Amino acid sequence: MKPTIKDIAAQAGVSIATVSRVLSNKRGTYSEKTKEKILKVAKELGYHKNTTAVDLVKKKADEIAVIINATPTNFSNMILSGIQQRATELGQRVIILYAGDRNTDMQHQAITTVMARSVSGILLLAVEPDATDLELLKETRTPFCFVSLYFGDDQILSISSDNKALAYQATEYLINNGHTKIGLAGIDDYHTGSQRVLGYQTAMRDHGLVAKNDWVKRGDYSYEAGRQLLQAFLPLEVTAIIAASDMVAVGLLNAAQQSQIAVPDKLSIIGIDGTFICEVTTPPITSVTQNFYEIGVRSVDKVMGKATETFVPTRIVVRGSVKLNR
Amino acid sequence: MKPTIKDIAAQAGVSIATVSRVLSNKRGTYSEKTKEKILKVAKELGYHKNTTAVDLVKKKADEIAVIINATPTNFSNMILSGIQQRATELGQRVIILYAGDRNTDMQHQAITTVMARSVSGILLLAVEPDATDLELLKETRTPFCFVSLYFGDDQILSISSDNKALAYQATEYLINNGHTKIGLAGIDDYHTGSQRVLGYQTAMRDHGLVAKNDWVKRGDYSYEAGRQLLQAFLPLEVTAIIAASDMVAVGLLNAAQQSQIAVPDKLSIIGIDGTFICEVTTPPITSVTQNFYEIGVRSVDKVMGKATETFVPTRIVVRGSVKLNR
DNA sequence: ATGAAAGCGCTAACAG
DNA sequence: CTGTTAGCGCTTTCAT
Repeated sequence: MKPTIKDIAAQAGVSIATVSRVLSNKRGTYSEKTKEKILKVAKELGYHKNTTAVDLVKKKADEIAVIINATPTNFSNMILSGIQQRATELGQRVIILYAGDRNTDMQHQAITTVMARSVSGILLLAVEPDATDLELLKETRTPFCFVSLYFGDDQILSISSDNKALAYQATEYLINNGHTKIGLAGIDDYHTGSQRVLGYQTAMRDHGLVAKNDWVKRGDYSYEAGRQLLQAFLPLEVTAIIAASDMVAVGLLNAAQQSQIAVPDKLSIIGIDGTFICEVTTPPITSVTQNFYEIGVRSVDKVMGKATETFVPTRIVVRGSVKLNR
Repeated sequence: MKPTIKDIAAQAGVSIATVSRVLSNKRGTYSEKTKEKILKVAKELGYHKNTTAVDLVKKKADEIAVIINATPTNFSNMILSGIQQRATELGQRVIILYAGDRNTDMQHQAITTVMARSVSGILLLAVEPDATDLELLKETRTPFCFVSLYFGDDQILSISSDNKALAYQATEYLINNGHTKIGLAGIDDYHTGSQRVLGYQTAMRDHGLVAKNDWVKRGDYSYEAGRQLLQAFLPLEVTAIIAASDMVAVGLLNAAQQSQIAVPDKLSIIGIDGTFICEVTTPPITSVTQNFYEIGVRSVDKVMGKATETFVPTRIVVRGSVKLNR
């Protein structure tokens, strides 16, 4: 049997109330002497506070729940580091629930699980919620915040890069380097994808270029998607492609090399994300790099009710996969 | 205020006990009619069971806690999938606690947090515990199991690949392909590392070869380690290197290519892990592939008290980074 | 500075 | 089949 405050109280010859006060650090409500005694007994007994009981009586857990979607891209670690860091600073524990790979059932289940626990906030990492999920989430009084996903709905908390701006930035970078026929590969049909298409199209228009419809190809952000899409781009004769993720970029790169298309001489590729994988390919991949750590930090602020910008700036990191114009 | 069973009871004109019975599916203890009514009211009120309260009264949470270490290598997703899958089958929820990157404090904190909750099992993923951690863990009555780490202590539950056998397998594969001067790069000084050294040395000896001491180089399983270690191997004139992880393998590969050393013609490299990264390099990396999903599945079995083999078999996946002997 | 007692939301005997 | 009651381990008034 695990020891409880009752055991400590008995051992120390005080009431459970006193034990509770000492263990919860309610300073000024107990004498130094009883404190010493209680702490000593607690250690002897190998006591650990039962969080479940505390949470029940306090009707709130100092805990942030992160529901995470295992997408093919893997920037999650960086976001998690940021979350963990900031949460600890704010005295919150962090628990992570894994929602599989875009698996609706598991997503549901994760949300339900979290709602049944009185967490102080819910962070949804790369989760595209369906109508039911959103319903559930709203129904709860717990604040929730989408991370790395922007709804375009200011009623719903979220933190992410500005996908429109990001795509604009990538497109403009390519245009500035002399490209006019630019593809966009591997984006999805949801919020993130459409925002990026918009940014891409706007940049093209702003520079007096036309973005052909079939220059935009859907995919699932994966390496395989990248590989396959290269073939689709071949007859289109674009000179540069914006990849929806680093993984897509690597897929394009490898497929290109296999087809004897020199990167960046014949084809330029720019990735989106800027994870380590950009650095280990040959040539290394130029990317629009997202500040994932900061996204994590701010998501905690946001869900804890602190004011923060919704968008975290991105930047171009020049490596070797885009042909430079000089 | 969130609705409770009390609210439902009031609304439905029954006692809270009946509500509890229906909501906990204690079949045969209630009539179909009251069930309908209660379920209806519950839905209307937007009721969700309070797990905290349930866990408290049951003195156990149907929940497995995974403490995960963010190592540079990233096979964790696959292990997590396996864990999630099996846990769900066994009616257990899964929560994940992130322990940072070999960060002692966070590791401690994670373990303490978990102990304060009455989880049914603790899984430690790629966590090298220090003495204090182990002390804490043992003190609790909760079963715990190390995943992807073998202690060589049969008192302590663990699931992993057999690191000795794995290294033996890699070494033998290289020997069978004509190599006699073989390096081992990037292993750590803990359990995993020393087991691999042992397997490597044994294989060499079994084939009548001597393994020179400086053919074994320590590292931290990272890409950077791989890059740096290649330089150290250059004067040693080994013809093949076993990399402690896929990331180390990529580091070696890139550094070699930069130094104009053809892989696999001048230098063969074999990786350990077999994650996706092996498939995206040029040449793709031959690896000893671990069955991470299965490791995840079995770790749940183990921690839930089911009998399972401690070691999960590995296999060689031939790609393009080892020169074949024919 | 400390104790007694109520109660967080739920389950599980025990009666009926 | 259903209601009553006693807790689970802890915090928090309210007294003293």
